[in-house]
Amino acid sequence: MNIKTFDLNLLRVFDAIYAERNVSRAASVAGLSQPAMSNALLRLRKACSDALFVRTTGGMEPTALADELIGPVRQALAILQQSLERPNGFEPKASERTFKILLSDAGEGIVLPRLISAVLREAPHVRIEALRRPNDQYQQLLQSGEADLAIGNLAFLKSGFYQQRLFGDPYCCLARKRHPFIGPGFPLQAFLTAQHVAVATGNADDLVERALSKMRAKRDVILRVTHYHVAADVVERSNLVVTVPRNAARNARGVQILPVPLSIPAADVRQFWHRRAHKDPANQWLRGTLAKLAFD
DNA sequence: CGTGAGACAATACCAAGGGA
DNA sequence: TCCCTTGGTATTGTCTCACG
Repeated sequence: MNIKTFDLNLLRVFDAIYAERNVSRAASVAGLSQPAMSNALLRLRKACSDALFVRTTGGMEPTALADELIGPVRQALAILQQSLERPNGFEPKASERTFKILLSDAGEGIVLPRLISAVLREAPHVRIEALRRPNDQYQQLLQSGEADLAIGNLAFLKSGFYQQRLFGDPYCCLARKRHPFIGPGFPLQAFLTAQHVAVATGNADDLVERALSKMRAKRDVILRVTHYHVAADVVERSNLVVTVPRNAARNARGVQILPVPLSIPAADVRQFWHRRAHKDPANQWLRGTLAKLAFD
């Protein structure tokens, strides 16, 4: 038998005849005329190279091959039926789904603690997996369904994506507590004199560079790292300065949290999802749960 | 035991729909 | 437009069973 050319409707025909032991009744069950059913049986017989059912005084009795096939056929039909009749709703209490969320390290720190406590309350069997990937992979991961959501200040996600603002996150500067020339005032001159750490995955440094170029000013970046918490550690042990979202500095110890002496807008932290997930009830539930969280 | 009626599967033929 | 597939109606073939 060639599965590529096999008419899967014939599985329903097979199941109906097996159950009814009668072609006419099977036809009525399957919503066909008796001759159409008989013709379908003929095609099944050709496909299987077996009579499948033989006429006896007790009705159409299955052959050994038919007895062998009925189990797998019914299993396959049941799986199909279950899949097609999948309820439209998402049941948080019963779901064992794993949600994959793209987050920055700053995002993990602020979002995950709040999200997981809400999830544990409403959906005790749901799992959350935080994914850390380069920005240029976000689009593909959301598109393919490998990630359910992305959270952050992700202006590069545009066509094909929906978004919803979760909270605003103003930027701040970090410098170590016993810094030789940086204290509570932190004027622009001190910012320009200091040596800086830049964080590749965030937007803070782009905004800083743009603000500086408008003023025709420059700063000295001597280190580039990939994560905010690494930058905070570096700052604590050196005289370097870093610009980070306020929430990324929440757990920083041994550093001064200073206002940025430049005019840069606060980070707009949003959740992004691909249009393929827009109507997925599970994804809708997750988005709704995130939207209800208080981030202030 | 032969015969006719009824039930049921199979076949003949036609129409509709979809793909090349 | 043609060809193929599928399902419809009409019909035939086969089997069983009751009855004389």
